[in-house]
Amino acid sequence: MAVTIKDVAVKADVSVATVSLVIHNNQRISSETRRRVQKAIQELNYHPTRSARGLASKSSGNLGFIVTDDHFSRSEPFYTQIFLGTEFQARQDEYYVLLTTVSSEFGRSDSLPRFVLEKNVDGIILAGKVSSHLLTKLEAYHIPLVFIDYHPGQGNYPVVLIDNISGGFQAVNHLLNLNHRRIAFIGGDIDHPSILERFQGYRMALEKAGIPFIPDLTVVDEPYPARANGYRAAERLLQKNSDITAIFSCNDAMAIGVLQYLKERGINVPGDISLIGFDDVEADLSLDPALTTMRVHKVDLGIEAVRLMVELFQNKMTSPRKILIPAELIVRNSTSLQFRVL
Amino acid sequence: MAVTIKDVAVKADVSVATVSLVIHNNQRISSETRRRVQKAIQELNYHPTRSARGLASKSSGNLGFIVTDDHFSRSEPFYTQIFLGTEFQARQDEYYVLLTTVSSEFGRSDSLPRFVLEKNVDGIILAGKVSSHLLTKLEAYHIPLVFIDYHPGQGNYPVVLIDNISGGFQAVNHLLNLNHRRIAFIGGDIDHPSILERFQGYRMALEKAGIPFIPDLTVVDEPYPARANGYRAAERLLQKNSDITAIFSCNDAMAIGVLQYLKERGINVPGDISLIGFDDVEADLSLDPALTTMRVHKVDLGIEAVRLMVELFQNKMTSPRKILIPAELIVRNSTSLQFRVL
DNA sequence: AATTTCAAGTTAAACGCTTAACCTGGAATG
DNA sequence: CATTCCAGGTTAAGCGTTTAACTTGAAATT
Repeated sequence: MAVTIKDVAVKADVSVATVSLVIHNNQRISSETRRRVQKAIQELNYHPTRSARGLASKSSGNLGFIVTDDHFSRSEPFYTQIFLGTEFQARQDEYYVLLTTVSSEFGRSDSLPRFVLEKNVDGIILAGKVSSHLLTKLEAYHIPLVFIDYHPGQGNYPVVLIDNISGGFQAVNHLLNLNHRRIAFIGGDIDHPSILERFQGYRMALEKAGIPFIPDLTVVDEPYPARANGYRAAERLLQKNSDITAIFSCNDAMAIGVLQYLKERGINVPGDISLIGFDDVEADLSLDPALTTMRVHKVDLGIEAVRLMVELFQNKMTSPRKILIPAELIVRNSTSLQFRVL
Repeated sequence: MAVTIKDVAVKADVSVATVSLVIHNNQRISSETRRRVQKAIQELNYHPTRSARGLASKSSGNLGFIVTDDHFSRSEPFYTQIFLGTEFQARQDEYYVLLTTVSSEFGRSDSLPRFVLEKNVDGIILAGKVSSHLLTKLEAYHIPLVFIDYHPGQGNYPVVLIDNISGGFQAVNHLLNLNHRRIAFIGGDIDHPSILERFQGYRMALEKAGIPFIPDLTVVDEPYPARANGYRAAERLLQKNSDITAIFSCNDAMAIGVLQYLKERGINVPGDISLIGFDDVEADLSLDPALTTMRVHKVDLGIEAVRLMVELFQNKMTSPRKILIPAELIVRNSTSLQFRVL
C-alpha cells in the first residue's frame, strides 16, 4: 500500500542501502546517483516510517517532558508555556515531545513513565523539582537528562534556569529608582531555590543602595507562593509596619493576593504602596491596576532545554551546561514614584 | 543490553510467540503457561519496545493533535486546556499525543505534519477550524479523524462540540431571573458557528420570556472576539442605547474589553449594568468585579475526543458520533438583581 | 605490469515484535 | 478402533529501516 524504501530503490534502480545512504547524506554516493534517488523519492512522495527507523537505529525521534502533577496543577500556565517552547524547538530539530506528569511523591516502588520503559524517548526534559527517587530510577536507564528551573544537587546535568537573582535585583532597583526606601519582600517558603534567589536579588539591591536590610520587612515563611498566601502575608506584613511604600512579591500569584488585601484595606496601589511581582502571568493584565512585574520568558526555557538536549545527542556539549534566562522588567501601573516624606 | 521478548521466552521456556500472545491476552495460552510467562516478565522487568511493536503491528501508539497557529496564539489557554484533556485521556488509553500547529492558510501545496508522513500517529484530533485543503490531504491518508469545536460541512466525522446554544440560553436566563429586560448581545463575527449558536441561545431565551428581539441591542460584526473589539463594541452599543441593564458577551475576552469601557465611563458593574461572559478563562478571577460567565469544560472536550477516537479504533462506534459538552453557569460578581424602573 | 588504493556501491544481517499458518498429542466422537 | 477435533502451543515470515562488511572496477603507485 504505502510506499517504502524498496519502491524508491526499484524506481531509482539502486539498492535500498543506497537510498538510505542518500537520505542520510552519506558522502559515499555520487552526486549523479544521489540526484536519481532524490528524484524517485520526490516522485513517489516517500517518507521513511518512523517505527522502522526507530527499530533499526534505536532512536525514537521523541523527547520526554516530565513535570510533577502538583507543579502542573498549581501553576499550569507556567509549565504549559515551557512545554510549548520545547514543542516549538523540537519541531525545528525534528523531534516530538511526549508530555507526562508524575506524582511529586514518586517513590522507590513507583514505575517510570511508560515512554521510558518502552524506549520511546531519546532524552528527557524535567521541568521543576522532581522526586529524587525518580531521578535515581531514571539514571539507571542512562537516558540523557536536561533540567529546567531546577537542578538536583548531585550529578552534572545540563540545566536551563531563570536568572532569579538578577531578576530580583532589577525589580528592587526599579523601586529604588522610583524613590522607594522602605521596600518589603514577600515570598513563599524560602527553601525553594527560586524564591531564595529572588530574595538574594532583593538583598543585593538594597545593599548596593546602602539601605539596611530589615528582617521585619520580609515575610518568607508562607507554605507556597499562591494567592491566598499572598493575601495573608500582606496582612501580617502591614500589621507590623505602617510605613512601607513598596512591596516586591516573589511571584505574581502572591502579588495578586497582596493587591486584593491592599484594596480591601482601602490602600491605593500605586498611590500609597507600589507593588511589583515576578513571572508575568496572563492575569496581570486584567488586574486593576495592571501589575508591574519581572517577565520570565517561559517559552525560552523550553527552547533552550531542547537545544541543550540536541547538543547532548551530538556530543558537542562545548557551550556551557548551565543556561541562565534573564527576566525582563515590565512596567505597568502598580508602581510609581514615591513622594512621601518618611 | 536491554531485555527483549526473547529473554523472556528463554526464561519462561516458551517461544517468543507465546510471550507475545500472553502479553496480548490471547486465550490460546493455558493459565499455567501464562503464569510462568508473566513471572518471567516481572522478574526481568520486561516492556515491549514501542518501535518494534509499531513496525510489526503497523500502529504507532500515538495520536496527533492539530490546531492552527493563529487559533493557538489567539486563544492559547483555551486550546492548551483541550490538549491537556486529550493528553490525560490518552494516558488512560495508553497513547501519547503529538502536538503540532499548522498554518491557518494551509494550502494545496503545503506538506502535512511530519507525523502523518512518517506514519507516526494512529489517528488525528483536530481542534478548531482548519483549512479545507488540509482536510482534503488528510483524507487521502485514510487516518481516523476526530474534530473538536468545529465540524467540516461534508464528511461524517465524530465530533465534540460545546453546547453553545444551551449555554447562551442559560446565560440570558440568568439575567432574566435577575429581572433584567433590556439585555444586549455582543459578539464577534456572527459567521463563526460558535458565536452564532450563542447568539441563537440568546434569542431563544428572550423569545421564551416573551421579550421582543431588538437588533439595536446587538453588535455582531466585530472581526474576531478579542478584548479590543469588546471595548469598541461596548462603545458602539452604548452610544445608541442608554437604557441597557445587562450585556451578554459572546466570550470572556470581549467581556473584559466591555468591562474596561464601562469602568472608564464610570458605569458601575453590576450596579448599573450586569455583564456575563462565556468560556471562563483564568483572567476572570482577577477582574474587578470578578466576571460571571458560562464555564466551558475545555479539558472535557479533549477527553471526549480521545474516547471517540478509541471507539473508532475498536470499530464500536455505537454511541453518538456527536458529543455536546454542556456549559456551566458560574455566578461571580458582575451580575446582580436589577431594580430600575424602565 | 603487478600491486595498492579508493570511490561508489551492494549484500545481508539485524533491530524486536506480531501473527498467519502449521503442528501435535490427547480427548471426544462415531 | 479409526477418525475428527481441538487446546495449546511453535515456526517462520514479515514489518521497513540501518549499517557493518564486502565487492568491484578503475585510477594511482611502484
